[in-house]
Amino acid sequence: METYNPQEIEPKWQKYWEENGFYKAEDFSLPRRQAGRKPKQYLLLEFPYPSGDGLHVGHCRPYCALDAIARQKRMAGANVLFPIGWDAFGLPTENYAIKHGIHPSIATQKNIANFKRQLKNLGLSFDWSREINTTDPKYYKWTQWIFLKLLEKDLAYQAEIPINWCPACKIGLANEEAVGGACERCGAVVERKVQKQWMLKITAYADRLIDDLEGLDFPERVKSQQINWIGKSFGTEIQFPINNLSISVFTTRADTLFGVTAMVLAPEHPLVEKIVAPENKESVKKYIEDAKRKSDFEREKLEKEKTGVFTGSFCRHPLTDEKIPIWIGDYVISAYGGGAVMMVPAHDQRDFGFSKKYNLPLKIVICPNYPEPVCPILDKAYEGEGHLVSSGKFNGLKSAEAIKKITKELEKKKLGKETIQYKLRDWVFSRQHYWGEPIPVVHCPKCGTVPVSEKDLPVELPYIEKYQPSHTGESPLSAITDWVNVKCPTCGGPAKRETDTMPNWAGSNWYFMRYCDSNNDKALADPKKLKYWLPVDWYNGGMEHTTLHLLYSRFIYKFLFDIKVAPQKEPYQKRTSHGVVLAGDGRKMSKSFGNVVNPDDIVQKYGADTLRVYEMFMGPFDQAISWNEDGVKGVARFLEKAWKISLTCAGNKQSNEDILRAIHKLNKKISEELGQMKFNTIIAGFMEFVNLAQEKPTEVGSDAIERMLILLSPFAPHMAEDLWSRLGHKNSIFQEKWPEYSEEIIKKDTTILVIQINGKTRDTIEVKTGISEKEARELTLSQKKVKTYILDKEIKKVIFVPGKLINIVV
RNA sequence: GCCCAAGUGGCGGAAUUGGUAUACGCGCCAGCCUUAGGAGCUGGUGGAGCAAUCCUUGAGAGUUCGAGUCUCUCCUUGGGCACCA
Repeated sequence: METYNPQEIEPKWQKYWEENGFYKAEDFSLPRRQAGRKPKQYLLLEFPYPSGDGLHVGHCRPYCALDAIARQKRMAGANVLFPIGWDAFGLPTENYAIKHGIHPSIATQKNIANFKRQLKNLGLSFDWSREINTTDPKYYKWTQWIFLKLLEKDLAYQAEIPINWCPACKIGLANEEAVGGACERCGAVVERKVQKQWMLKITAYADRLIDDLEGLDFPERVKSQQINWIGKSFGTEIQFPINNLSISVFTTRADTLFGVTAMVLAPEHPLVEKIVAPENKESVKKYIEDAKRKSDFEREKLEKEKTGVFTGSFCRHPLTDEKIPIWIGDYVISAYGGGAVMMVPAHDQRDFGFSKKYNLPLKIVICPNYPEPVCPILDKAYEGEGHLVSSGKFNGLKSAEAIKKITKELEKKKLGKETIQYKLRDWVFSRQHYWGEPIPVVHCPKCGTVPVSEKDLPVELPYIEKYQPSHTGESPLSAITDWVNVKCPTCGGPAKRETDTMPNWAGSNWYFMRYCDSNNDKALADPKKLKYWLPVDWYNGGMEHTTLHLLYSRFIYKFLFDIKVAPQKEPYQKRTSHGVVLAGDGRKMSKSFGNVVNPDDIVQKYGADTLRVYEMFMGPFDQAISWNEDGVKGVARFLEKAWKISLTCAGNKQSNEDILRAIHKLNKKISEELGQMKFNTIIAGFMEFVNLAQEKPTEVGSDAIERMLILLSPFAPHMAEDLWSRLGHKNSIFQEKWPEYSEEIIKKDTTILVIQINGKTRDTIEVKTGISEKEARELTLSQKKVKTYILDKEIKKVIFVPGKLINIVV
């Protein structure tokens, strides 16, 4: 018997599949209503970032999983689109290029070639004819086009906002490069530097991004994380007058309005300058300067100790006209709720701490045990709801009702209104780096900011030698004068190009649309093709993208829907998430820990099929799990056994009843569980079948073996294909139809009946399937073992679950 | 603090959704084979006990004829958000 030699058979079949174009998705399948038209199925995985490190076995898990699903769906008759491409702009490549002295464009090519080789070694069934690359000008032309459309609809704008600035390296850092408030390169403390940035108005879509989640097949945790991130809260906006001005605050607890003892403004609040009393100017100035110097990190660290400074000024309570002191505190976020807070120390823990520190008064207005007039002595704020006290004509009302009535009263006085606040911020969409899509805009001294005209797209990223970040905070592109200096598209006068580039999320916003028509040079994609393929039926990706890429691309898709480019309002019908593969030591796989497992090594040692099956078997797909090479060996043993048993039994005629039943049960299991991504139990099912077949090989016929191979082919495609041909088949196993199972065969004419006494299992008996309760009862009571348990006790009740168990209560 | 998951053998994990807890794999033990094995094969393997039997799904209560699964309280771990007013 030929031994199982994956190193020999795998390249052979990979070549065969590719040459025969088995994975090509057909646009439109057949015309509508024509017989044989296949249903479309768009399966998508997050396209990889081709880093210099190459793929590790963690990347492979979702690839193997979706590949198995793609293969199965094709066999079940679907027209499957399973594409792949490269998300190649961005910092990691830029840093890699700087470190190794290789131009980013060269590094990208090199890395892509390496990734491609690695992926092809796994025998994944991607449609390579649709491959895309976000750094290809033919691709990013349309990324820039989308930007122009956003600009046209006022959803892109410029604003002065703080960025992370490393004073030592003199460069702006992305948030992920400044984790913990320290520069990733040199460790210096990161400062905030205000700079003009391009922003996208994602907040305009906040409600739709929440509401349209309904009806999508996303995991609950994904939905709730997005909803949380958007952070919608209903409340009241209240004006506190000060002379002819007013301070606007947002609160969700208007019922505590009579408990306000102070007003606290964020240090950046625009009114600060106007209202500080002369005698407090010095102390306020010092406080604000200190606050500015504090990094976000320090601000977080000081979470417990809130600080502030009195401005010396007072505003008026909107309903009582009382004088209310105005403070400044850096715990107030300037970007949320108007950058001002009404302080209610009795009913908010933060305010409680603040007023205790500065000896401010405290006024109880919510009583949890009304009508008991006595409220407990406070050692902390009471944040719950209750009945109002000391609140004038609102006394005795419950919180919820009081919020309504107080808001109404404020509305009457034009000092407040119902409002909604979001935590979601607009999206900072520019980077001062080289390796990204140029923002297609020109700055003209006469005409202002002018968009590049569509016919001049793409604005190509110039090939430059010095792509290191500049020390001025500007993009390195700003030094390329012959690229920067252009004629204004409007007036023809001298103007300058925008030198900022887009973040690496830009290309991934819409890449799944490009797969529908990846070579189109007239449009982002042919609308008919978009309509045929979209939405994506199934999108698998990492949880870490839930509030980034997944949210961003939903926003962009909705925008494209609004301008009639995208055919629906949501891009992804179903979302699943894979768990991370950790290294054997339980830590994240990382070059710096030296614990990365390279799939090349596993493929070389055990074969791609072993790697694929192990990836599926190692544990529940959506959970994090550690790599364990002993487990890989176990899978290798299993495939070896499956190989042997297939060749041993291939010449046998018909399987006996037990074997036939077992293979149909396995067939059923896979058909049911594949869609639920229960890969680990599916592989366990194969192992059980092979173990059973090994016990009685003479009873296993070629019918069962062939069925097993077809079932196995999505998971171990090379081995299944090879054995299929060894069994004498001239066609590819992937041209076979996905087999139907028969409930008739699965059903047995006897079943095991569990006997319980008082709910405890005491015995099992084999009985005819469909036995009546009366028969079962008689049979049970005649069992010797049962008799010893019952003895002379009285039988109170008998519970009979047909086909399962009988329970005798004594 | 808030939100979301999850706690089952020595380990990764199964359990048809309320019906034989520990499938499958790893590891371990014994035996066989081998010059040898970090190879292969066979058998065993939750705990206690000589045994019959008893105990066992983070802890405790509850519902039920019957609970890993449902309800409540608590504990622990992981993930996300976090001074969001």
